[in-house]
Amino acid sequence: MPEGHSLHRLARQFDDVFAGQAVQVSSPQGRFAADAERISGQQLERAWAKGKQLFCQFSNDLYLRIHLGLYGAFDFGGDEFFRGASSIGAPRRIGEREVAAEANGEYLGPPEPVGQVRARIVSEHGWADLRGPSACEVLEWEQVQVQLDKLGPDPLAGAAIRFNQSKGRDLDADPQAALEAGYRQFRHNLSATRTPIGLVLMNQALISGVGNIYRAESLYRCRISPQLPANELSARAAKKLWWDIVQIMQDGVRDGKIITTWQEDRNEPGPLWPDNAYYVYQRQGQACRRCGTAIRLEEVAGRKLYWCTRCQRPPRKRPAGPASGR
DNA sequence: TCTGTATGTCAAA
DNA sequence: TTGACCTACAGAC
Repeated sequence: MPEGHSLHRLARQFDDVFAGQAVQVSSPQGRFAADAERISGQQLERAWAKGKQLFCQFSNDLYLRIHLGLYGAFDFGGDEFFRGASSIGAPRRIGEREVAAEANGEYLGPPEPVGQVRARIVSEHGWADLRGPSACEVLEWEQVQVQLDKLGPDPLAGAAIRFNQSKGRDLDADPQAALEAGYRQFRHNLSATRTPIGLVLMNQALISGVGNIYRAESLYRCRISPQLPANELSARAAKKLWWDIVQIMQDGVRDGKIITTWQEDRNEPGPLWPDNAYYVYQRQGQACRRCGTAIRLEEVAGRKLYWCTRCQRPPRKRPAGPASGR
């Protein structure tokens, strides 16, 4: 179950292994068959992500839009050329988890589809299988724009652009400028609503790519109560929050997993991930790494919200009533 | 073999 | 606010 970092990795992987190649697109399961025909045989021009969505442009000016939802995942395989092209470490799977490619063996083309393969993309050198997406469809550019416009600023905008520039593609944007613009938009979105910040971070129209883990962890790291109305965040807190999210999500793109703890707080036995990766996510009842208070869990709007009631105490209410006035 | 759970989102009530 | 949906896997029987 991917948050934005997985989709940006996926976009990189697609750009690495398929961009500039003619691809055969099919739907072994059948549910994507009609759309697959519209792009099959075309060249995949480029791939990019915004928030939790992946877009691929094809040479006939049609676009593939994919949202992995809760369960979606890609499997990859291919020959040496294909694996060597990957800049993210030749994963077999991107989605909820990634598995290193098996070392040797001659590439004999894609395997018989196993299970419910919604979409299969095959190039000369390799293949990708998609299972369980909540969205997989072919769109015209105008429809792509509608989808993009629904999404708030993406804390990974800069990372994606930086990557593309490193490949020498002529994307015009300056990554730092994209992130600065994203920050201004985020701050503006916060100031426009009294909705608790914990809910705002899950609203893809206000900030895109953040999911349940990054929500919980970023609020903890910034010591912000999830219940605090968004428009009551100080300018300083909003700034800190945005740039912290940028930081931990860029780390996620680099590492392929979410690790939000600072070195000095990794105090549990066991491996860094997952045992020492989080401050609050799935740590309900356990002691806060910093203050020892039991981590709290509550279901809010159908999602599990984790936080430390001590480290993330809401700010002291200003004294109310006429007597307290200026 | 069965059940519960998961990093998500939408539509219906 | 609830249920539906898409799929795979861990853990309980």
